[in-house]
Amino acid sequence: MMSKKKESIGRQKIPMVKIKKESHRQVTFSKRRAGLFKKASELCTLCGAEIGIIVFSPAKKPFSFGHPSVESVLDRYMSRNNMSLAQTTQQQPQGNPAAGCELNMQLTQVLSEVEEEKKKGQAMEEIRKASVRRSATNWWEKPVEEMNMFQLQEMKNALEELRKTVVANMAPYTEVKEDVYGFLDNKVATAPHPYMNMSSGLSSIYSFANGNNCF
Amino acid sequence: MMSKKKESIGRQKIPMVKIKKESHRQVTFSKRRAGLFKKASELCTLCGAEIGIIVFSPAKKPFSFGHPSVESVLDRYMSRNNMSLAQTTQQQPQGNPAAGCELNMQLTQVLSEVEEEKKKGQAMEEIRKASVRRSATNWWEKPVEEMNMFQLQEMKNALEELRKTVVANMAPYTEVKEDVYGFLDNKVATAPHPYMNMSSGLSSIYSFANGNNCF
DNA sequence: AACTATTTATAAGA
DNA sequence: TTCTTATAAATAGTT
Repeated sequence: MMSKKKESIGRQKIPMVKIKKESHRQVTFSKRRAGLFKKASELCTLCGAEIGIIVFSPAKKPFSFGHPSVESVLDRYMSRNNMSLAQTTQQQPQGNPAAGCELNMQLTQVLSEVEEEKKKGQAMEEIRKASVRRSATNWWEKPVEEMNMFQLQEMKNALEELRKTVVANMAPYTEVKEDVYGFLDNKVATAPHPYMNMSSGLSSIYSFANGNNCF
Repeated sequence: MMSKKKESIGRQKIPMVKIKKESHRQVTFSKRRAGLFKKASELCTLCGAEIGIIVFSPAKKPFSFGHPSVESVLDRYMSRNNMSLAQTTQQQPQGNPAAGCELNMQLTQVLSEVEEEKKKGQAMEEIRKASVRRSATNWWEKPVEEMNMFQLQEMKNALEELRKTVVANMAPYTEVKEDVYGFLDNKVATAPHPYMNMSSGLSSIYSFANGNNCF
């Protein structure tokens, strides 16, 4: 009879959280890093893009991909952003040293808080999943959830406003135009100062930046 | 008889060469760039990796991804390689123009996170709705909820303060001007020094570097 | 921006 | 680590 039994269960969906098992994580890291670099090379080839990627493994080992080279890409990037490492990570030269530092500290704190919030959210989700199969629909919790959402919305609004304030204050420095979504369709590369820009949607603590505009 | 006609020929294999049609190339660039960043974020999440990616579109527009931030990754990378920005780029004038950019980047991140949280909240809402006919007293969930609220409130307060600080601190920089961002624009990087080495197995022009031999 | 049909990436298992 | 296999995910071509 049939002896051709299933030889593999095949790829399984995995939750998007840090893989706990060390060995497993290592394997996944290797595979996915290779996949990432391959995707990058394809993007370079297909579209003529220039890409630089730096990856630090959980063990802090560096890996990189670059076309034409990591250096050329980083160099161009930093030139355009008028950045210097000393500025972003060390102390700033002069002017208003305390200001940036203070802002950073506060932002850092807020970020960590949000981070915590996120973890809680995940925890809740786990709990919920676990409870789904044994009981209830906590209808009475709904209001709580909604308030949660409401708070989040408020927080977002507050941030949006804060952002505008920053934009307004920085405006004098630049003639940047907002082009959040249509980056490729209209204006072009001559953008004097390509700074950061909004990009919601993806994972939290990851910073995304696209085309022109910092503000 | 069903007249279920084929609505799509589906994905087709494409030759790995530069796409000629401009519009087509732009679309592909957008899609694949998004895919690349997503893959990167997943690698960060699953394996706890730190990644920095810089992409220049065919139109030379810069896009970036970073976790925890592009700067931190670049900084670490360059430190390891005995590189300094001063070496590859000019130094910045003075004042702290980048502070605003940095700030904005972080705000962007926070905004993304809030967005993310909202989605999660909505997702949980869906789950709850889906399991309507049960009932239970997850008293143990409540504390979580409450802590959530507390955290959120605190966060909001922190944001309020942050806003004030931002407004107050940004003002002094009002005198910084465009050239701060603009003058370096055209001095693009024809890689002065060939740093890269190692290029394992893959395509020629792409430079890869892995752990041990990245200097 | 959405929608499928396919190709590609990859989680498990060997 | 590398190979295999089945399934998840990305995406080319269309609307």
